[in-house]
Amino acid sequence: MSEAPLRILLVDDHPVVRAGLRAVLESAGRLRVAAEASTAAEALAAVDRLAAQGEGPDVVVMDIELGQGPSGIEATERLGRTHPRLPVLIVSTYGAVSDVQAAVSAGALGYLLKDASAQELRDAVAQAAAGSLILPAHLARRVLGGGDGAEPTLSPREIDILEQLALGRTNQQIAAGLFISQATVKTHLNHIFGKLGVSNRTEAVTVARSRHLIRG
Amino acid sequence: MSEAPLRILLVDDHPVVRAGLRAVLESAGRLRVAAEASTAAEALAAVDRLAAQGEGPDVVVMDIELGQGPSGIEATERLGRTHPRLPVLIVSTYGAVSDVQAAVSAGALGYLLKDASAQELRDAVAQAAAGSLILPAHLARRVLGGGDGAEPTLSPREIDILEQLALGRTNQQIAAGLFISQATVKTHLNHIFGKLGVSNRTEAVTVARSRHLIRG
DNA sequence: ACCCGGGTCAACCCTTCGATTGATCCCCGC
DNA sequence: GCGGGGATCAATCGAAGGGTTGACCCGGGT
Repeated sequence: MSEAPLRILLVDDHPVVRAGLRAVLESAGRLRVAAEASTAAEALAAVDRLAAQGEGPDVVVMDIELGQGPSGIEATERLGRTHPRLPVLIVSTYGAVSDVQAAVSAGALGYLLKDASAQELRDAVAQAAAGSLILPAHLARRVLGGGDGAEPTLSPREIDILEQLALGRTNQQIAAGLFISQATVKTHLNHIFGKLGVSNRTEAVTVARSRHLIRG
Repeated sequence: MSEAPLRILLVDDHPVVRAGLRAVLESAGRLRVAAEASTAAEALAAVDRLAAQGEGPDVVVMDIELGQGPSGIEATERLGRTHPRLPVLIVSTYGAVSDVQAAVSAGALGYLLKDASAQELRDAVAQAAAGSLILPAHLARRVLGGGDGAEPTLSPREIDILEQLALGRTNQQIAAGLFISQATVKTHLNHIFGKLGVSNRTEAVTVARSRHLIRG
């Protein structure tokens, strides 16, 4: 391996998190944070600026959430158009399957949770720099649906029901709100219970929320 | 001038964020992170441990979100019971009015957003150590301005019930789990519904979660 | 042509929930 | 020592939830 440290562009809207990422990444010496950005626009500008100096970053470490503006996913997509070979590592608080899929299809070379250890983070950056796709085992299993990982697939209609459920609506209210009968609501509910492996509406909401099937 | 540095207990479930907070807080010299914790239980234990060594923390900096276990709000409440005068500073990604109110009624001495600058963060800790309530102006205006104010206070027992509720337990199961009768569970439930302004258990869980009264 | 899955609906029956009222006990603060 | 709030329990009753079975329509794929 080369001795020159890898140049990293850090993108996160929280100064505190940037400081943390910088501390963790630089603590081993092989990595160097060449620049920081707090928005998607800043990130794009920083990459161009560094590249113009002949010091284009080797890896971009990007928070999936960038506050008000474009998300990390969007930023990744745009980066991919101008710098197709620049590896982007997405870091996120949540491991929702949909988020991981969105990240990967936006061109990210990896997806890490913020509760990853310092070592995992550094390794992931090194791997991304080498062009490998990085997905922690637990995420990979869920995303790829391997074996008994068996992520249940809820139909769009079932999601509708679930969202109403989370608001504490009764079957009657849900039926009225969606212009269907209570009988239909009950049927959907039973399907949902079966898919989520629960036995009542309250638990269904909790499970659905924990899997980010509904917002909240 | 060279007083002993303030001892800080850092509570956050993300190693990266802890590293960031530590870096920011210690960068000015007057503050020292005496211990870190990643869960509510660890936080309580850490405070007791430090106190037993005669080095009880001067300020606790606590993330409002602590992953799967009890939230920072809950941890703050519990800390308040055993260490009433220990200042707790809540840090959060979001500035929802309900979150701020929940934090303050849980006994927190301050509420900061994670996008605060390093200087703001350090100042806030110093102020909290001095016993002052810390609320950034923009948050303070929103909280004090628009208010129904009246945050309901749930009793510890009611929180117990609520947590069982969130797991989808039936009244019977809750009763068995807490060694009380269903009648008592129902009574608590009715009190909870009244305080939260809801009319069923599912909605109660949703509202409780949104106010960080329970984990999630 | 056939089947299958999603969405719709109905009838039946049993369980659970939620509201209400009223009661006892204990602890804490005034 | 009195009041109040928290925690405990009981009995009752109507409303809602949940399990089961069976049915129809539609669109897409074999």
